[in-house]
Amino acid sequence: MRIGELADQAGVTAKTVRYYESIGLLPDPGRTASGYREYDGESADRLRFIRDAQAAGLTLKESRTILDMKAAGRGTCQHTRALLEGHLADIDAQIASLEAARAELLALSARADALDPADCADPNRCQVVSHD
Amino acid sequence: MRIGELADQAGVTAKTVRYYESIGLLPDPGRTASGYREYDGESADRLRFIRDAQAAGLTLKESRTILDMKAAGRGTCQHTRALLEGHLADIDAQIASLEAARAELLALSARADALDPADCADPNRCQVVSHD
DNA sequence: GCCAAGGTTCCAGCGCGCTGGAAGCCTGCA
DNA sequence: TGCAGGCTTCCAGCGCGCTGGAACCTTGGC
Repeated sequence: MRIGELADQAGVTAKTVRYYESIGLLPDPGRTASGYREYDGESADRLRFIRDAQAAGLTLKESRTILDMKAAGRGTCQHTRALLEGHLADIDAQIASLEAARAELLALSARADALDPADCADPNRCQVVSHD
Repeated sequence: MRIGELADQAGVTAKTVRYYESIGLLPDPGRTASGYREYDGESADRLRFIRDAQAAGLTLKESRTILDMKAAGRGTCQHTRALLEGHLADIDAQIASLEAARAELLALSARADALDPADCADPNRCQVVSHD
């Protein structure tokens, strides 16, 4: 598949794919005779993993480290284990933060519900919000 | 309390606090006669909220919008509600991503466990990882 | 053959969230 | 009184993750 299709599948732009390649996050794909990049399903998997990892708060560099490890097929050594465990801990902490933030937003939302909807009639009320 | 103490409490640097003030995220605090910033508990709460929100993936700008709304004490209007709900949806999506990433990391970790620890003897094995 | 759509390289710039450093003032303690 | 350590302002720069644009080439359908 070509770059656009790959990008669409992963929900990124072709620019982003080229950028990932430029920083070594995606391997050089094969090229067609005319110079177009040619991708396979593995690239798509890799790209998907990167997006997941990114959503989890890992940097691209960290994703790369993990992917390299995965590719090597072995990573029992102390520091690679520590890396994984560190990320797991980070992720757990992040989930906790997210849940705290979620609760705060919910509370805010509940408070909004409790107020008199008639307040909305006054246009000045809304101007407090998001006018930057 | 002075800026350093506030910063310590929230786990940020004094630089960051001044930066937040500079972008309007924290209000101008009072000053001592000599020009030092003087903070109260409310500032600490606000700062804590910002860190939580940030951990939840909100930008500083978004945090500010929410804080402004909170300060106004009312925000029943359509678009402010939508904002909150949008963020809740974002947060839920993020939690889902985090959990997916968590599972991937766990799987990787389990795979590492299953391998022969003797492999660690070979220093070349580890060089695959994190040498950028 | 023509032309839009989509590919190529290269280079610059941007938004976010800080961070560092210079130069100088204030506080508190030995 | 001296001095470390914390405060002040201001300005520049940085790392991350793209993004835009110029200039050009390839593909595929009419």
